[in-house]
Amino acid sequence: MFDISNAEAEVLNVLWQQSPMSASDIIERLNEEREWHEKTVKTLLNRLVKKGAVDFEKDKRRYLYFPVLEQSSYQQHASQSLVQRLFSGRVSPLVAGFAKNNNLQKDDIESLKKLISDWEQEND
Amino acid sequence: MFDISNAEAEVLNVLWQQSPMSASDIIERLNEEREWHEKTVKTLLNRLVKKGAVDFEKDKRRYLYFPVLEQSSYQQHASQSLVQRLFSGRVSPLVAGFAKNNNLQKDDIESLKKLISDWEQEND
DNA sequence: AAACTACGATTACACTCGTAATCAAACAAA
DNA sequence: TTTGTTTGATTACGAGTGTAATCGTAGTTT
Repeated sequence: MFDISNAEAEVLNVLWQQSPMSASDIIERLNEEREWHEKTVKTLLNRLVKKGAVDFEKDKRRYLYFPVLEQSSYQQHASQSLVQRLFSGRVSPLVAGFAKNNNLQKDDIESLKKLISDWEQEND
Repeated sequence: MFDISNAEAEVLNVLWQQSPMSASDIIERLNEEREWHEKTVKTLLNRLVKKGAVDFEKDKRRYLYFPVLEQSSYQQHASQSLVQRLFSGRVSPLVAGFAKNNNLQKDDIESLKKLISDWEQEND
């Protein structure tokens, strides 16, 4: 698959929340959080299009951008490969790290419990 | 913190398993798995030293390298930041992705169950 | 119509990364 | 002692990244 850089991923994040969007809207949205020059965002959009992760349709002079790469695919791919590199593919040590550092919330726990019972329903 | 590239992380992985090690031993060990030119590994070691992630002591002509950055810190930092970027900091959606893709093993489930009960012991 | 503006396209540029090759110095061998 | 070899240091070099500036052109304003 194509590689998405961190900066590019932030742009994609906006498009995953809402699309299609014009460049200027994307820029405005991004700058609620960060501080990016208009030109910078345009470059990132261009690169994403070139990589095939984003496409657009013309609305006369403007382009309306939308994601081609699905968020879930990206999440899946990225987390898979991180867990592979860091923990030889096992996800539980990652969760253990979060637990140790007190980065688990009550509803994380609830979700995990549900995941587990679903899994056991299916696989046991 | 300093950024560790993927290639650099592979070298660190070797040192985390065993240290200190001479460059040539590291190279040999790495080449059980991958195919890296000697010069390449030397470069990576140099960069790691420059970044402060690795240090060495001299054994006459050779250097004996050892990690300064701890594996757990690195794991913690990297997984934290990935989960932040991809899932707004929540770890359970990541695990959900693994579950959906059938990337959970029975002992992952066991570990998770234990984590959860420990967490509940402490936090409830 | 001339000047200005808003957009996307193209170009820029320093820095990191992967992947080495070359350099210099210290030993080892002949 | 001259020659090779081993080892770290320095240099190389194209691709990717973060961060823009400039160019060309289609609209907009005066």
